[in-house]
Parts: sequence; structure tokens; C-alpha cells
Amino acid sequence: MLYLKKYFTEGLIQFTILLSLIGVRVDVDTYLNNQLPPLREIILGPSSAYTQTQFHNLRNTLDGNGIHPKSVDLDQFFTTRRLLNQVRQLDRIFVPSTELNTWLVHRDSETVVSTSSQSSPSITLDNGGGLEDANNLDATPAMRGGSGTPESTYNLNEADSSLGAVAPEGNQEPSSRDGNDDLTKEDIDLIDILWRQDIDLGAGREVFNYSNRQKESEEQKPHPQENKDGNEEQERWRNGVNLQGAQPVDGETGESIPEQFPASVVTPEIVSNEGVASTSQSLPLAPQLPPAEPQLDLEQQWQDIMAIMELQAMEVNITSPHSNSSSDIESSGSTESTTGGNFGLPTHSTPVNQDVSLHQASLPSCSQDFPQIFNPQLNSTSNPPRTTMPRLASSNSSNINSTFGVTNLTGIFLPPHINSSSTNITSTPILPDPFSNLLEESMLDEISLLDLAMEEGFSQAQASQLEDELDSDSGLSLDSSHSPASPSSSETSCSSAASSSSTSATFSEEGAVGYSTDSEVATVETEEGAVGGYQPGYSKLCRMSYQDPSQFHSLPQLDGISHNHTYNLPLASAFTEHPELPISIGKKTVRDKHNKLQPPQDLLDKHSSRDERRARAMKIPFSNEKIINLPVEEFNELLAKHHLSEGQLALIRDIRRRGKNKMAAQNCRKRKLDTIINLEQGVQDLRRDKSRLLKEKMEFIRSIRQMKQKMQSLYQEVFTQLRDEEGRPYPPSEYSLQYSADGSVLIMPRGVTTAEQNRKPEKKQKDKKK
DNA sequence: TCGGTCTGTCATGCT
DNA sequence: AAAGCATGACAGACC
Repeated sequence: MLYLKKYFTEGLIQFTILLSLIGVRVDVDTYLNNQLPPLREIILGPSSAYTQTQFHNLRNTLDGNGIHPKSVDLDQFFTTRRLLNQVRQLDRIFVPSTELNTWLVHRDSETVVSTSSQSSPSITLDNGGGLEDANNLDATPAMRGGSGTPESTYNLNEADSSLGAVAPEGNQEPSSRDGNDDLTKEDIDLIDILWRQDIDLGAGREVFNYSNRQKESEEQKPHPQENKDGNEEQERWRNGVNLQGAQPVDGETGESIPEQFPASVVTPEIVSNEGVASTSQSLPLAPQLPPAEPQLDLEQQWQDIMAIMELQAMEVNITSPHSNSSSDIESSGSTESTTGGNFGLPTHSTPVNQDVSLHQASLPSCSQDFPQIFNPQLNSTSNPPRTTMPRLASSNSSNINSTFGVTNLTGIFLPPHINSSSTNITSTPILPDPFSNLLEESMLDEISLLDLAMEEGFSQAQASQLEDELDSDSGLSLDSSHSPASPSSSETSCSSAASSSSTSATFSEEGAVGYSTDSEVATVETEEGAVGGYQPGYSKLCRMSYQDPSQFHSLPQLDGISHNHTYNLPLASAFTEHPELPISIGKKTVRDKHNKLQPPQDLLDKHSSRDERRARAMKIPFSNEKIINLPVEEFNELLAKHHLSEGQLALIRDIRRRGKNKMAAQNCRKRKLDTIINLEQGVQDLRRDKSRLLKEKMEFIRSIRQMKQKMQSLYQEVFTQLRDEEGRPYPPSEYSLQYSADGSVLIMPRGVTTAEQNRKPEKKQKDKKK
């Protein structure tokens, strides 16, 4: 993705330069700053809405502070704007600022009405498909009315649990619902997740405006395009957030594309237990939830969290003293035993994560993180350790996408001591959604690559080693013996071989290559052959030189071969090049020995081929070279000119057949050798590419790890700066920040223990003030 | 002497 | 149908 962007950006720049050269003025700033979302997206990177994970929203807003006009007045609310900017700076992709709304939500246990907590997600903190749920009728008044009745908070919790644990629209697996009976932990987790989503999505505070929300809830789905200007951006953003449905999708990447982003302003708002927001802007939690298509958000969140988890799992070196849970999870990640999730996460998600972690030593804890986040019951209880390590597959990713509603940031951001109050929550270090953008695309590829590497016996250490080796670009080498055959050389040899082959073939037809390339020599030999003056010195050496011997010198494999490869060289040329050859080289010992035993005239026979000897014996009136290399017509004419016996004709035809077949065999072997060389080169290239990809993967992992650490620190910093109405800091052990899909940030209490309490919204909802 | 390699040759199939 | 080419298989020569 990044490469694509880079490529696109460069191309656009070049195109712009071209336009400027031809006199066309191109105002890049206009394109970038004004309303050309696609171009801006291409250049600056996908906005949060475009990407399923809204991480970019935070990071992209770093240079877009105050872009959103509506968010200007909200800057004062959050002094942690700077922090957000830092968060935004985690990514190189920049989009307008993100607005972070923090809500303090208290469950009101008294108003718990719903009997079936699992199946009735009343409202949703994220885009709120639950708003339209018939079961949510009780919750709806609270949300719309903004009265802040207990139902609203309760419904929120319900929605949270339902969303977080299972996909609200029924995509979730039955098991996931079953595991949601204990809403207490789930609610907390969901709240955290919601908060995280808010951060990720960078929802503007106007998103939480009740009127807007109500309007959106009524209009957004059926008429997403009809939103007013004030809500238009939010609508776009939400649409972008939604993975599916009517959301705008990047044509290239298929990612959701927000046209505009709300300015990033962290707006901490705490909803009182009565459901009335203490601040003027405070609204019932229910209304805060964007009603649009929670399922999509769930999937998106799933992907994001999974990617983050994988990354977190991979960061072995992470040494955050407070992230005990995370470390535990990571440590246990390699072992599949820690499948138990604390937060009622659908169990099916676990295998997916495990797939990743199991196949990659570098991604140990990914799988466990999810379950712990979503399935509190499963945390310490008896979840049968998944011994099987299903491979990461597209199906897994789809599963992941299908069930994630909200994410819990507490585990990630809060130090362990903070989380210690609720072990279930604390034990689940959740990676911040903002990371998921990066992770989502890169991690899957990386995982696949890593799997591939692992399958080939690559360990991560080896991969790292590889990457080190690749730095010098000299680490890879196939066979040392084949070093000379560089890609180019290989090609050269190949081409030369091909050319030689073709040339030989052509020359064969022309009679220029092979046994007689020189007409004069052929003539002489013919005369000699006809006369019977066979030259004993013409040995096998001469016959073997039909190809340029230099070609073989380029082949390292042939270096050690002492054979004479001067195939089919013309006799004259052979003599010219090696006047001493007839009695030297190759078979010298044998020939010397033979020379001592044989008379000089037999020496020719010794150095001639069998066919030559046969031809001489049969008194063939022309040379074998002529027999072999003459074209068919000339050959027939030659035969016709001489009155030859049947035996002579048969021998001549056999000589021609064998001679041609010999050249064919030589060519065939040459081609075979070239093929092998090319294959070797191809393997070498592939290995080089593989190493490069592994190196890139490591770099991505490294950068993501850094961003995650930064996010953790930012979370802690933000949390520590939060104050209640009375100016007291929220104890981390009792509260946690949750980030909803719509961009709102909520401060949620941790201490709900029973499902009953979970169903009941907190009575105390305090305004959170920065 | 043995094993590996190279080379030539044959058989076969295809063009 | 003949000629040529490509290639696997085999054997001999060579190292």
C-alpha cells in the first residue's frame, strides 16, 4: 500500500511537472487541501474512514490540526491535543485531525430490564446498528431523548457487550453469544474497545451531537448521501468507517474512504448516571453512538485489532514494565494454551490469531490477545488449549472481520497496576486500533511471507540475518561455483547459447558450421577423402569444435572439465588455432601410445571418427562434412554425380543422419545446460526477492512496534490528565478509557463484576473534563 | 579399479 | 513420405 502510494505520488508529481512544463498551472495545494479526497488520499495516504482501521485518523491529523471548522472550539477541551498529534505522527500518512471524545459512563444496575442480554444489543457505541433493533426500544428513548435515563447507560452497556462480544447483526457465532452471559467483564471490555474505536475513528464531537446523531440514525442508512453539510463530513466519515454497505470505497485499495475528517479534538465528556451529560455538549450515551452499520465496524475493528495483536505479539523486545498482561500474553502466545479470552470474545477468533502466532515465532501472542479481550470467562478458566495451529488463511481474516465491534484500549494503554483492579480487563493488552491500519495490510502479507519463510525453514532469526545480509546485497549466493553467472551473464550465456544453437543450425543448413564451415577446407577434405588422403590428424578434437569454445569458458560449471569442447570446429580452423592439436591434448597418452604401436598412416584413423573410417573404408568420394552439412538438394546432386553402390549410399546416409543427430544432440545438451543455468539464476533471483521482502517485513514490524509503544505512552498520559467534575484524577484501577467506533472516547468504570450489574448502567456518570 | 563426465549414437516423436 | 530436429536412453571413452 505504501509503495503504491509512493508510486502514485511520484507519478503525480511527475505529471504535475510535465503539466507545468507545458504551461499548465497546477496548484497542488489546492488539490491537497481542498476537496479532492481521492487525490489527497492517494498522496497523503488513506484517511481513517478509507482504511478499515482508523489508526490513520489519529496520526493523519497531525498536520491537519484545526482543519475541521467544527472542531476548532473543541481544542480547548483537550489539552492532550498535543498527544494526539503525537499519535498522528506515528504514521507517515497525514489526514485532518481527529476529534477524541471521552465519555464517562456508569452503569445503572437498577434499570436493568432486559432479560436476554445476549440477543438484545440495545444500542451501540459505534455506528449503532442496535439503534434500530426492536429489542432496543427501551433504550431508544434514552438515547434520543438525551435524558440520560439509566436505560440509556444500561443499553449502552448492553450494546457494548453485544458489540464487543459478538457481531450485532448476527454474524457472530452462537458460541460467542453464549459466552456473553457474563456481561460485567464484557461490558468493561467493550467500553474500552469503544473508547479505542473513538480514538481510532477520530470522531468529531459533533458526531455526538444528539440532533445530528438522531438525524443520522434516521437518515444515514437509507439516505447516507442526503446529510447536511454539517453532518456530511461525519456521514462520509462514518460511511468510510463502515467496512461494507454504502460506504465509500477506495477504488484502488477497496478501503473505506472518508472524504473529510472531523478535526481531531479530544472532547472528554462524562455522562452522568441519570444519563444527562454534565457538560452542555454531553449527551446520552446512546445518542452518541453512530447508528450506522455496526457490523461493518465490527469487522473492521476485528481486522484492526487482529493486526495489532499480531504486531504486539511479534514485538518480543517490548519491555513495558506495566504491561504485565501483555507480556504474559505475549509470552504465552507462542504456546497455544492461552486461548482463554477474558472479554467474551467469540471463540472462533482465537484460532485465527493462533494461526498467526503459531506459524510465526515472531508473532507469538496475537492469538491469545483477542480471546482475552473479548472473552473474560475464558481467561483463566478451562479453555482447551488449541493444539492445532491452523494456518492463517483468508477465511480466518474473514472470520476476524465478522466479529469485532469495539476494542479495548485499557489493556494496551493502562499500566498493569491500573488494570489490576479488574484482572479480566487488565490481562488483555489490546493494541490500539490506530495501529491496525498499518498492520492490517502489511501484517497479513508479512504473515504470509513469514509463513512462507517458515515453511522453507526460515526462522525469524534467519530472516533477520537475511536482512542483514541483504543490506550488503551480497548475502545471497547460490552455488559458489556458479558465481560468474550473474543474471546478466546468465542471460548473455543463454542468449549466446541460443544464438550459437540457432547459428549452428543455420550454418548447418548452409554448410558453414559443424564439420565444414570453410568451403576451402571442405573442398580439400573432400578431395582428400575422395582420394583417400584422409588426414589422420583430424581427431575427435576437430569434430567437437562446432561451437565457440569461449562460450564454455563463461560457464563455471565447465571450468573443472578437462574435456575438449571444440566441437565440430572446421578442420582447417582447428589446425589453424591449434596446429599441434592432432597429437596433443585430450587423448595424448593414448594416441602417443598408439602412435608408437601404429604406423603413421593409421594415426589418421585413430583420430578420425568411426564414420570417417567407414567412409574411408567404403571409398566414399567426398568428405563426411560434406555429407552431413550439405543441403538436401546439393547432397542429392552430389550423390547423383557419383555412381555409388548401395552400401556406399547407405553409409553416406547413415553418416549424414548420425552427423546431424550428433549436432542435434550437442545443441540439445547445450540448451539443457542453458536451461539449468537460467533456472539457477531464477532461483537466485527469487531468493533475493524473498530476502528483500523479509527485510521489508521486519522493517514494518519494527516501525509498528515503535508506534504501539508510543500509543501506550500516550494513553497513559491522556488518562492521567483526565479529571472528574471535582478535579480529581480518575484512578486507573477503577476507570479505563474506551474508544468507540464513532470516535468518542469514554471513561468507563472497571468494577462491574456481575452480569446483572453489567446490564444495569452505572448510575454515576460524571463529566469528564480535561 | 571405480565412479563421474563427456560424447556419440540410436530410437522415437514431432514438425 | 522424406528430411530434419529434439530428446531420452544407452554405451563407450576419458579422466
